[in-house]
Amino acid sequence: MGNTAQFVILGILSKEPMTGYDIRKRVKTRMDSFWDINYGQIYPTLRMLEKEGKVTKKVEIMENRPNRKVYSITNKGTTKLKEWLLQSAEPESAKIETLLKVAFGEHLSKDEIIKHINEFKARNISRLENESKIEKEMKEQLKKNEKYFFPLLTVLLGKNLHRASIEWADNAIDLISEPK
Amino acid sequence: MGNTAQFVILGILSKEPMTGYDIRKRVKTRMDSFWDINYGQIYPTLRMLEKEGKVTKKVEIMENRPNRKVYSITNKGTTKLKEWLLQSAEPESAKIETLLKVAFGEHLSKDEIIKHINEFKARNISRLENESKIEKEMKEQLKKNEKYFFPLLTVLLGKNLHRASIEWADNAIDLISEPK
DNA sequence: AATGACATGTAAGAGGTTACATGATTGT
DNA sequence: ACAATCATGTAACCTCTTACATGTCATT
Repeated sequence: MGNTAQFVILGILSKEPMTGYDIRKRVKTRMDSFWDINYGQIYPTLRMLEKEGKVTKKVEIMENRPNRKVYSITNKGTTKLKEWLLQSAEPESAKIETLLKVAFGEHLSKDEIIKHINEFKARNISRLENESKIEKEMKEQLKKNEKYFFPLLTVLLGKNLHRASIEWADNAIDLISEPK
Repeated sequence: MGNTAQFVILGILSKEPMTGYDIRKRVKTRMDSFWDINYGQIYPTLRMLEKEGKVTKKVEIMENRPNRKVYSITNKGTTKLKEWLLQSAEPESAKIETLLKVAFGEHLSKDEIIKHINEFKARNISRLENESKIEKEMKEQLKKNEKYFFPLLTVLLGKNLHRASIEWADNAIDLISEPK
């Protein structure tokens, strides 16, 4: 089933009403390691969802900037969201360009390959640090409010994956550097 | 820089001449955990690469089935491939629908969430098994031929990632099952 | 008798990215 | 003084997937 973007939006709105701008931020801070969505998808999808009666909007008049449009999920939207949540998930997919460059590494020097792997490692370290920060915040809030339980679970997989990537990077650099 | 598909194809052809059908198989068996490409991209891209002089084709006449078109990389193609290999890789991206469903887990029962996680785990186990098999084969061949070194490295990251996912799944199921 | 491997390809559509346009307010 | 944040949106483009079309041969 296609058009997953709409369900991401409905899922986020099911927690609290938000603007398109806020939805993007929420995905970036909480789902960065397993999903992406950008304004070019968000704004048209919100309009579509409104037309279909799955969300409603309230306009807050702003001066000197675009009016805020705060979207809320409707009962119909919640029903559709639940239907989707019950279906089996699509298999995971990833794009790791670094591995393409490593796979064709015979055309590069050792140093060039190691440079790619180090850049890969740096991205993973920065994502891991970020998620550790978010994990801490969520654990703090979890004491007061149960609703952080599931988002916290997803952060844990992100951390696992980034840790595994960093370990691989160190290992790979060792193997490449080894005199043979 | 877009159109990565062309560089995947050039990279694969830089090892040995192949048909479009073979290229797809090669990606599926060796790059499944970090890249995907399908016929709808492969055949048109091969034609484009030929027009641009980056690959050449030899037609083997077949009876009762489509002629085999075996593509080889040219010097120009190799030059373009190397140019691309020297550029920094794009950041990694992933789509993990299971985590979306977990993130919105408050709309599901414990059992429904655990079902999603178990399906996720099963996929990861099957991929891990597959990669372990390929790893063994490659290690065997590596004794005779160095060219397996880089492909082997990429399989190792795949294994790390799948192992990390399986560990997360077990852990997550424990956390969800826990009486609280 | 049915499935899977071999082998090509196209057309339509869905999904996703990028660049552009606008511009005040807040923080460093 | 500069960058980031807030806040919307569109149009063009590129990428990618899916369904269709064709048919043999080998294996189970």
